[in-house]
Amino acid sequence: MSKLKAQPTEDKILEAAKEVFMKYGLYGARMQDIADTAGINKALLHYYFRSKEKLFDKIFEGALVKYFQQMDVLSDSSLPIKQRVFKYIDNIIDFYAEYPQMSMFIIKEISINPEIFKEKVSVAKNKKGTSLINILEDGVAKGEIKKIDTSMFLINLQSLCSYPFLASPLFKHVLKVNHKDWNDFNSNKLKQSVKTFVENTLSK
Amino acid sequence: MSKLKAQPTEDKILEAAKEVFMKYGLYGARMQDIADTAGINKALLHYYFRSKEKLFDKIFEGALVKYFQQMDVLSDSSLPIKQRVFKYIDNIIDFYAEYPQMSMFIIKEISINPEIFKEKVSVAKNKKGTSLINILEDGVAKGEIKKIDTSMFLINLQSLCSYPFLASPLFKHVLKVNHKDWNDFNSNKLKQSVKTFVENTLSK
DNA sequence: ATACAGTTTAACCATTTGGTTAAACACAAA
DNA sequence: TTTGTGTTTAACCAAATGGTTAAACTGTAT
Repeated sequence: MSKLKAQPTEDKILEAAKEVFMKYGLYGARMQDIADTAGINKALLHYYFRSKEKLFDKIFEGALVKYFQQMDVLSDSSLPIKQRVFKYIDNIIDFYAEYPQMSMFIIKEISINPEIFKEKVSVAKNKKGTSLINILEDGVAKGEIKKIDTSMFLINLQSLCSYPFLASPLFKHVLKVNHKDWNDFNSNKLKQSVKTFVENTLSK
Repeated sequence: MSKLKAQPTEDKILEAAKEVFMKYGLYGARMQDIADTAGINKALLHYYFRSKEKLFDKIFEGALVKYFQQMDVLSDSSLPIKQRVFKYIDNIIDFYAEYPQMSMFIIKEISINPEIFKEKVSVAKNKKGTSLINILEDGVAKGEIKKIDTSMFLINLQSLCSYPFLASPLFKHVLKVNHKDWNDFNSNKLKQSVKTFVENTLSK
């Protein structure tokens, strides 16, 4: 039986900061809003993390790490290429289902301040150094998959997996207004359709 | 020969406001930043548009209108379904190439304040009332295209067309770091790959 | 020239915001 | 009980921010 401990202040802050920063970005977020969300005094934010920027850095770094972690599954060289891509799709869609705002948060902040990406990426990037592009070009060279534009394939794949989650506030309205209930949307259906795309694109 | 007139203040403001609001959102944007970008005195912002909110509304409404305008091409009932979708793809990708941040801007603001969507959508939505979903279900019913999940198809299509532009700050780095030059990216290649997807998905 | 309306500006104001501080609190060791 | 250390709080501060104002400027009609 696990001891039921109250959540440490530091964790409450990180959780709240993640929520608020993801929603409003670095400039738009308000320290008081973070404090309120965490249910603590504002001064505690500065007690645990010196400044707004420092706190933001913690959140952003964590987001980048989690983001790049999703690619680790690609390194499993025991599987054929297509299977690895399928696994990657399952992985990344589950990830986005849990953190739907992550992708937009990272993109927004990078577009506002491109420098921080270079700073943080060395910390965050997956250590194994196996990128989807590498894997695919390997597969093409070995004749395991169709000859494709690997960059465009990566863009298409990322698009299909990311956008449905980050645009869900929009789809929710557009689809509800028009027809079906957006709540019907489930990750498995998305996984299936993305895999069909991959199948069509990679198979010889 | 057209008279070369200096750009009216009001237009300079709208242009600058669009740029700043798109980048930082309603809360993150600073009036002084907008004034500086427009190269005018801050008080002029309030002279032409009463408040920050009012100015933001103008920008957001304009964005929504342009966004929904892209769908008008779908109404051209003289063409077969697939051709209309192809035209729509050309349309919307050209649109995103010109306004890469539009999609994210709308999504972000809607997710922060879902109410404004309902308020504005009636003004902005395309008058002809022809949605992609309608067209597709029509096509399925007539047997003109394969029997598909129309909602999922719409999501996939939007994903393929939108995400490459809104994630370009990320791709720029990831792809450059890894391999090819992101500057090689051009809309025509994207259009082609999206059309291939549509072909594979819709053709019987 | 003069009067007038629309436009632009610098100086200003009230509120909000990130950040600080000193005192209060909690709690374990002596 | 006392001492000491880490945590939390209310009150506060300086700077930034959205917004106002009254005066100055610009051009045009009289």
